[in-house]
Amino acid sequence: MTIPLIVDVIPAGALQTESGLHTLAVSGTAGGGAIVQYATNQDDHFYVPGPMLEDQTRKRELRLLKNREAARECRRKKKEYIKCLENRVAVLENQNKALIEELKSLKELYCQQKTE
DNA sequence: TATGCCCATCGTCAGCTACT
DNA sequence: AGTAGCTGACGATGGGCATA
Repeated sequence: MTIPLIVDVIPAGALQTESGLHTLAVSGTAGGGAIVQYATNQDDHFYVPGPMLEDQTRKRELRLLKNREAARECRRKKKEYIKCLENRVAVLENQNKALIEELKSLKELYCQQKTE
C-alpha cells in the first residue's frame, strides 16, 4: 500500500517537504499516479497520486496568477499615491510662495505707514 | 557596432495582517 | 489554525543612452 504524501509543490521541478526543498524527477503520470523521485542521501521514491499532484499544481498556478495581478494592482496604487503626494507638494509650494509674497507686501505697507 | 551603465517594469517569494 | 490579500525585497529582462 502506498501512502499519499502531502506536499507543497514549489517551483517547477522542485518539491517542499518537512525536510526541505528537493529537486524532482516525475515519471509515469499516465495511469493517474506518478512516481516521484527526488534527490536526497537515500534513494527515495514517493508515490504521489496524479490528481493530487495536478491539484497542487493548479492551486500553485492560481496562487501565482492572483499574486501577479495583486502585485500589478499594488504598484498601480503606489504610483497613484506618489503622484498625489507630488501634486500636494506642488500645491503647498505655491501656497508657501503666495504667503511669502503676502507677508512681504504687508511688511512694506507697515513700513510705509510707520514713516508717514 | 559592441559594450557597459542606468532605469523601469515584471514575476516571484516571504512575511505580515485581517478574516473566518 | 488556516487562508487570502497586500506589499517590500530581490533578481531577471529589455530599452535608452553614452562611450570606445
